[in-house]
Amino acid sequence: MRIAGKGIILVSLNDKSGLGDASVNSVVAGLCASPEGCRSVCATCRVRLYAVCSAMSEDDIADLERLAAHVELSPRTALFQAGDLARFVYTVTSGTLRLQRDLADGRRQVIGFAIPGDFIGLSLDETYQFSADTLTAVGLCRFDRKDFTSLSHSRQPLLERLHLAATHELTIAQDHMVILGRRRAEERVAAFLLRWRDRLGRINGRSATVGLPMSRQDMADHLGLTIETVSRTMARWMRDRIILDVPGGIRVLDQQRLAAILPD
Amino acid sequence: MRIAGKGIILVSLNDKSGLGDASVNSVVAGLCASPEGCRSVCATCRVRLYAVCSAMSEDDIADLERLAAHVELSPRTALFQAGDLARFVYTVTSGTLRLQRDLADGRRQVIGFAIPGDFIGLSLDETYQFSADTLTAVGLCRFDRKDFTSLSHSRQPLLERLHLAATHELTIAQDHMVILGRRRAEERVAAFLLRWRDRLGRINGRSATVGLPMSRQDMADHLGLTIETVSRTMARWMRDRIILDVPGGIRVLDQQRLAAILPD
DNA sequence: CGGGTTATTGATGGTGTTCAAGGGGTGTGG
DNA sequence: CCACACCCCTTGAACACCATCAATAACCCG
Repeated sequence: MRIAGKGIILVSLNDKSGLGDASVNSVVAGLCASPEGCRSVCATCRVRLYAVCSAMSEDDIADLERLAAHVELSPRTALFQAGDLARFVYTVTSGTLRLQRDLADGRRQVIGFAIPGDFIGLSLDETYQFSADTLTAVGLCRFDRKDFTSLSHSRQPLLERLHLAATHELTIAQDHMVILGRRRAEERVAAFLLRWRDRLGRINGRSATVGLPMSRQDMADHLGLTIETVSRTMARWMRDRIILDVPGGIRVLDQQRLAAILPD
Repeated sequence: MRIAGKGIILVSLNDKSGLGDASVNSVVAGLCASPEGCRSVCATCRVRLYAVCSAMSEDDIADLERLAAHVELSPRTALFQAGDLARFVYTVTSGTLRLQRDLADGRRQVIGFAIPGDFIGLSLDETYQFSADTLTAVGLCRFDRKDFTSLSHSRQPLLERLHLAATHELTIAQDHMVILGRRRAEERVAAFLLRWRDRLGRINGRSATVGLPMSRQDMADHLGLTIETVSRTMARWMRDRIILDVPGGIRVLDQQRLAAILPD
């Protein structure tokens, strides 16, 4: 156990595999000790303007807040697994999660990564269609799925915002199909770095330094490659001074040449 | 020009490439000669119960019908291209379309195929994010996008149904990411045949005979393979009596062995 | 430090691509 | 009605990209 800033207690699960032993219960901690999560306060929420919550008026936000519980998770923790009964939906307030599907023989496909402002649980199925695990410490705003659905049916702007989020995700998914289906290894990695950088830039502001909280294996499983190919590709770019290795990520030295790798 | 059943006139565009010269205007024909499309009649619509229109009550359907125009397209016709201003959204009433994205150097990724009951244009962007071309003769119910959006904002069940369609598409897209990212050639083709069969079965009723209106090239571009790999894979299955070649498609002889190719 | 995980780097090999040639169906025009 | 052209599909052979296997290095946290 270690103490992180602001007196928030993070409980390490010691799940180093990141794959295997993720069936343990999610760790819930924070200012409130209760595993139920503590009351959310939308007024001070940093992602409120990016998230689906932005659809709610000042008057209505209280109704949303009443349904919300704030949850803090340690790094390398399972939020839920594919097939679990989908009790909750979430808005990410801080940190990064990995969303993935697994095949029976161990192969896995990382569907995407969720960052602050993202909504998790758009699918209307009774069970989750993918697994979600934290990569870093993560803060989430949690809602009971049925309550949230009911609210979205009585507050149309929220439903519209959810629909916007869903179609946006759909476009991103189709982009990724092109990457997986028709791009070569080098192009895949370049496309990933540039898009990831853009996504982070929309939250933190644009920067040449790109944090990569996911492992090389996660990147490989996202891009349909092996860890060796990802590693070799990035090593080559480092030798060529296109990117620079920095702790916890990379720095883009030559945006031009990186972008030039991508036809179109 | 040739005559198809029920006196509907189909105009052949003679666009044999299926790729190149698709910038011609969409051919609009049918019982009404007007290129504007003729008035739609929901009462006799065969896909009404499957399509997003099913969200409309008997009373409200008239409002939807007022916005709708029915359009008939010849095979191998461009409905719209990626980047075009998204003036319309569509419900497919008959036939099959191919949805695809193209890279600058000619590589393409077939995002999916649209069949009766499918909604085209879920994205809320001002421009289309992919191209849509007919494979067969196609019937569509066409709506002005802005009018349709307005209506969905005043008829909540329609919006809910659209959202349902979007999240369903999203799940399918994620399924396809697994295929493209982590499955071998043989698995990809098997998964495609089995899923395509299921989709058709939901409309026509289950059958061992599976129509394949798309070319081998289309299948390859959907599965991230080459035409040769698709051809060789299916040829092997034909030798092994797993499938049988029938005009315009295949017949599944051994569902067991085909399904066994897929772990999970 | 020291154990274990993750990343890098090299050598080898396989799956699927690329290149090339031939077959089969269909529509067209003589 | 047949010949021809034109796709589309099939099949074969050689190759290339990336995966696999293997060993070492760097890292992280205890």
